[in-house]
Amino acid sequence: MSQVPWISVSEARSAASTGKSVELRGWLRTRRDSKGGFSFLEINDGSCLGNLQVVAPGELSNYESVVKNLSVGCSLIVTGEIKASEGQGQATEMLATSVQMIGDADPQTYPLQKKRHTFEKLREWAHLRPRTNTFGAVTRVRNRISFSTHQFFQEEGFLYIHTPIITASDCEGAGQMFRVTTLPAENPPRDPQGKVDFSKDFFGRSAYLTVSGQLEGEIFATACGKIYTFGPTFRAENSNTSRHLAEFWMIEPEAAFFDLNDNMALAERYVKRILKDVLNDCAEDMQFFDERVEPGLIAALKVVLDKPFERISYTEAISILEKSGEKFDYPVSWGSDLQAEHERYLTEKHVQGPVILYNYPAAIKSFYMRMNEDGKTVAAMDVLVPRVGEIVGGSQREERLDRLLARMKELGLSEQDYWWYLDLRRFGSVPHSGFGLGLERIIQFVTGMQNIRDVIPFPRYPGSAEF
RNA sequence: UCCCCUGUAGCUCAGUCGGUAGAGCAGCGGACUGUUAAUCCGCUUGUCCCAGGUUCGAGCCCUGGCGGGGGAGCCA
Repeated sequence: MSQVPWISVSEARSAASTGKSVELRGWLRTRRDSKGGFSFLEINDGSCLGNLQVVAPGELSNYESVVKNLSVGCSLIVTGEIKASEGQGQATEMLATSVQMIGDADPQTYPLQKKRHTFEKLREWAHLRPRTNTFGAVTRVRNRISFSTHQFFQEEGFLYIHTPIITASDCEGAGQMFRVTTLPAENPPRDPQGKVDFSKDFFGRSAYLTVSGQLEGEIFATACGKIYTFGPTFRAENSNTSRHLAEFWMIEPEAAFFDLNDNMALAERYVKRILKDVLNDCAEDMQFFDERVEPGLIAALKVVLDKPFERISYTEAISILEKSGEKFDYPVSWGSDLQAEHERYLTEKHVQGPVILYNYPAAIKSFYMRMNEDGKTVAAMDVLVPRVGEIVGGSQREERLDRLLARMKELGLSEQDYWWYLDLRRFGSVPHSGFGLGLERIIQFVTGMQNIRDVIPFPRYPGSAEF
């Protein structure tokens, strides 16, 4: 059909495209009619934040019939020559020789207007919000972080492992789980006690959506050395906050022969790699977030990039909080978990940047974390960042069979349920460590977006699974 | 799940002491020799979240429900 190459808006905006005759395909963001009898059309195709300004001359055969009626949101194919722009604000523009409307968008009923919408309203239009500047930018940053994740771990020699989404283990201990069943909700089979008989279910037992790939990750780490997972994770908690989702994406590296220090260093390198790549490769999007979403964002991220992450043991953190002179709503005491206000003090006031807290009291952490020599704390670590809080949670795992069994007994966990997990300690056990990083949380941190529901394409949370 | 706030035009909101609703933006029409949140003039737009109740009369007061936001807990 067309004689000229189809290029992206991103490419067309580069000065290197000047003089080329090309075709662009995208959506109209705004139309301005000039006094001179021609129109400016701004086209976006998702390839970048900015639009390309297309000058549609009045001489076009369909100028009066089509061009003058183009409205926000319609799809277009335009051809013409890329020229240096006569106006301010853009390097290049297209002088169109043809403007073809592909699909219209009735301005009377198209929800998106040429004005700012609140994120709350946009959430109701999740099928249209990728067409806005903010969500386009979030989408590109999310993509860049995903790509960096694979690049980083691959370059570090980690194998990408696909751990199961459906798990039969009901005791992963990381929160409420969604049950997976094919039993009829009305009148399911029941055992003699009248309870639902899940032995008749699809898998012959209860099954759930995964809350973590860690335990399966350990299986591969104790065979292949260094592995990572990157997939969806599900929590059926009734949590309603700006940093929780029922379905989210998590990256979980697990490495044999890594101790807690290796683990903390890995987390720091990984987070910094993400920041570096996003700042370098999503500069225009990041500029947008810096101007419109979180002033000072870029400068703050650059500081994070340049400074080593502060490492503070739980015990030190308690003493810092006690000496802070701050008035906290919740008391600070050794042995109890840190409250959000405590974490906020540490990241936002005390170090003004990321903090790695480590060696937590065993009582407030999971059974699989390695007991320290003091017999009171475990080799756990959390990475906390300003604004968002915890983005990484991890630990060195308990590799000593007797210690692990003792701990499980203490917590009333059944050996049988974990037979294969315990086998890893029976046969060729090694010290090993890993962590989970919440993809959406690091996107929040990097973009400055306040609500986690606005950094995932289709958020799932209690009472909400539209789209 | 708990605490606080909130729900009025397509969007953002105002609405006094209880007397049947208004502004900006958007849209539509017009004007204007390159605009870029274009500008200027004119016009249109309502299940006042839902269900009860009080009252001569409810957008406003009361009760219940639903939705949204902020904070807390759970965590990534």
